[in-house]
Amino acid sequence: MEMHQLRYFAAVARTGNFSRAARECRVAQPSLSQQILKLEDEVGERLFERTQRQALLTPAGSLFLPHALSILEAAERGRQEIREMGGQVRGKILLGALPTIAPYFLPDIIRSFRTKYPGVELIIMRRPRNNSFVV
Amino acid sequence: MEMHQLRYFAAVARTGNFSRAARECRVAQPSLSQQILKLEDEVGERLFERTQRQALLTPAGSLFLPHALSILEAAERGRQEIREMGGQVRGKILLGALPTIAPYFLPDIIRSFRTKYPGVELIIMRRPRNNSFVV
DNA sequence: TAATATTACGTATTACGTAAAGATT
DNA sequence: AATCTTTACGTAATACGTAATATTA
Repeated sequence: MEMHQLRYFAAVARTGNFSRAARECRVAQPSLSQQILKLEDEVGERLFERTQRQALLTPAGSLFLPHALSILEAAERGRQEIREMGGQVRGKILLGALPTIAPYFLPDIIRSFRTKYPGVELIIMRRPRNNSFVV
Repeated sequence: MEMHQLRYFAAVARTGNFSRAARECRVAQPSLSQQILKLEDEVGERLFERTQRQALLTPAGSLFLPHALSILEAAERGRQEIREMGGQVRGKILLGALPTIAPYFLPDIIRSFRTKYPGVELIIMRRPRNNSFVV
């Protein structure tokens, strides 16, 4: 049971159609079909009733769907929470740097750091224990 | 974010040690390490603080852990429910078969079917609309 | 030195896409 | 004929294990 298999499964359940699901998942339709078959093989039951018109959830499929959705949701929320946490890191960092070479590599580093941790106050020092200034 | 990465992540979180986690997951330790690094790369944050003694969850890791666990649990429960459902399919099936050839291929089919669906009553007919008997 | 995690790299697995074949309306 | 799914098969991506390289107690 792999993540992408669950994505494909959910898409087929939602659209009721392998081809449409494949388009939504941006994958070739036979590839999606293979992965659905593989998932069905692993759980030991057919998940869809394939008719010409549409792919309908079997009883096993209906039973499995909420679990698949909760997995996909948990994954998304996990990602989201960590992403949001980026902005919640707070504090101060005192950073010593040699004025002669700092301009060559510090700007890029500082820019990416401040994007990732806007809550952190960066303090760059020309030399230790003296003349600090906030960037 | 792949299923096995979440398994590895949960194992490291539980054992506090990459090597022990790798043994539990029956995978080489460098392979597990790679997958953890890959997961960290995807979510954009370190999930563990690596010290010599142990691997401790970072704030991001602590935030992510419950989601990972809920994913693994949902996967297990999905599998389990489908497995249990096998015994819940009920009904009757009327099956026509030619007595001359049925003995050669029916027994295996019937045996596996009854194992999978013990709640289904199989009725085999010697010839249509007459002399049915329950196997 | 011992115990740990990471990097390097070759191998084996596997998900993919294209093409062809079935199946059904 | 048209629409949809599965099968076949070669290719590309990737997870794996072994070995080597840090890193720190």
